[in-house]
Order: sequence, then C-alpha cells, then structure tokens
Amino acid sequence: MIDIYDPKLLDVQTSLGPLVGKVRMVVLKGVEQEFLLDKDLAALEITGAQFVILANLLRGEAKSACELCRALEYDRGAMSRMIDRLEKKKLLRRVALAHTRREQSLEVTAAGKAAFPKMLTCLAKVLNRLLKGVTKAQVRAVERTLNQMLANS
Amino acid sequence: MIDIYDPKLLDVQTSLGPLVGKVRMVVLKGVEQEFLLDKDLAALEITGAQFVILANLLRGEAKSACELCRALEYDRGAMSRMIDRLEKKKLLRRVALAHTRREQSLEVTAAGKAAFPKMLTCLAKVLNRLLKGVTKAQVRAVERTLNQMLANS
DNA sequence: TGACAATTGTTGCCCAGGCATCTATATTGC
DNA sequence: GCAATATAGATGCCTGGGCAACAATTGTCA
Repeated sequence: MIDIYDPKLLDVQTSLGPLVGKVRMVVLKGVEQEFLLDKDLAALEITGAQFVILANLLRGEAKSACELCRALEYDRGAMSRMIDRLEKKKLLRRVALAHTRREQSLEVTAAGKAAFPKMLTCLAKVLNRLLKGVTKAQVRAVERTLNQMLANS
Repeated sequence: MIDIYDPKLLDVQTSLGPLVGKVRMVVLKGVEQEFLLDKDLAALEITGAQFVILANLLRGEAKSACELCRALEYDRGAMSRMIDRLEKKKLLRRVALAHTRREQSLEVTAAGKAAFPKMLTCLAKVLNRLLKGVTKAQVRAVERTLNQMLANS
C-alpha cells in the first residue's frame, strides 16, 4: 500500500482535507446566496443546514429526529435545536404518534413542501456554476473517490 | 456549456455539495481522534480549526490576525476569539509592534512549534487511511477538480 | 412480573463561524 | 494640518455542532 501523503512534504493548505473544507464552504455560501435571490426563500431565511434536513425528510430517509441523526451522523442535541428553528419557521411540525409516546414524527408542512423545489434549483445552479470547465466524467470520478473515502472511514 | 446537475434529477444526498461536507467531517473527526492518541496533543485539546491557524502562521502565510482572515476567508470576530483560545493554551502570543499600535503580530510559541510536526503526521495518517484503494493519480484528479471549483467561485 | 438496559428527546455547556457594531489607530485627500 | 475614510481588533448576538447528563419511555431477559 503506497501512502499518498508524506507528513514531511504535506502542505496543509493544498491537501485534500482543507480542500474539501473550502469547497464545502463555497457551495454552502453559494446556496445561501442563491436562496436570497428568491423572495419566498429569502423571507424564510433558510440556511444550507436547514435545507439538508428538509431534503432528508421529504425523501423519506427518516421520519423522526433520531432517524435523521443516524442518517446524517448528526448530534441529537443539535438536531433538537435545529427542529426548534424549523418548527418556528413553520417548515415542519413535531407530531405525536399513536403507538408510542417516546418518539415523535416529523412532518414537513405545505409551506416546506412548496419551498423545496426552489431550493433544489438553487443547489443545482450553484453546483453547475462551480463546475464550469469540468466534464461529467471528472465529476463522477470525484464522486467515486469521495465515496471511497467515506467507505474507508 | 452542458450542465452537470439537473434540478429535477438532483439527489441532495449524493451530489457533490453534501458529499464534500461529509468528507470534510470525516477528515476533521479523524484528525481530532488522532490527536487524542498523542498524549502531548491530547493534553492541549487541539481542534482541527486551531491546527489550521497554527499551520498558516508557521508557514508564514500571515503575521497578524487580519492577514490570517484574508488568507483563510475567515471572519475577524471569529478569529479574535480563536486567538483568545490559542493564547490561553500558550500555543501562540499576541505581540505588540514597534511601528504601529493598530495591528499586532502573532507569534507561535515554542510549545506550538514543537507540537506542529506531530499534528502534520496525524493529518497525513488520516488522509492516507481514508485514501486506501485510491491511486495518486485519482487524488491529483480530485484536487484539480476541487481547485477548479474554488477558482470558479 | 420486575429489575435492568437501551432508546428518544431535551437541555446545559463548550467550541466555532457570520454579521453588525464599536474603538482606536492609520491613511488619504483636500 | 485637518477632516473624512479605511483598517485592525474586539464584542454582542445569532446559527450551529459535539458531548454529557437527564427524564421519560420502551424493550429485554432472568
């Protein structure tokens, strides 16, 4: 097994670690900037983090707070407060379940469902802008490598 | 110009945006975990964010807080508090300058300089572990694409 | 069944970044 | 030289994540 990085030569700025950090920031800021250009989304002041939560709920990846945490490797405490903020914005609701009093269901409101496609469009717009000059094959290659890294973790 | 992502087909979970977010998290957590295995670093409770600051100072990318902010696209307020924490840990010092009373120099202490190579080793170890099964050429390709994205922003 | 363990959600305390604002200082332009 | 402007650093308030602790509930197993 050949090591990719040598500690003696490693440049903290250009290595993959900080690089993904910077790209993440650029995507996040880009999306939030794009949200501000849509007056409905701007009024809701939706952040990138909140967008991810809504996306997971609408895709049916999770129904409860704890399931969301497992799906996103998210902290339960952070999730609890995040749901507070989203509930305050009327984008989702905590709903009691008949068969249990321990967990509760999270339901995206009509307002949340209506806003979501616009958010998707914003994300696609930002990614496409950032990927100018990059081929589809290159993007797939990056996705493969990053997924490999996640699989190795 | 062909768009890479179509909003109608875009999967929030597997698209590049959230993907880099997850990889960033895995690297960050991996590094902090690795820090804990070194008793000197563990005692300092150094975080990934603090590591980046030290790296930039030691590489001479910046001398003052404001320069650091420009180099890292970091908020000045956040930087001020970050320096507070690093100064409390005796890893760096705010030093008054003779020629001006407005800006001040940031100097990494001997303890900070001594700890840094160990941190680098931790980062390399984590990246190499995550990149098992990935070739150097693939890594360079990813770095190229990510840098292209940064250039497009 | 009844004690123990696991799960869910919440809260408090930390680190952390972004924004607006404030101050001191430094620079620029008139 | 002096007023207007720009810059450096700091602070308060917000969103946000991680960890630990806790209560309530549920599941497990002797």
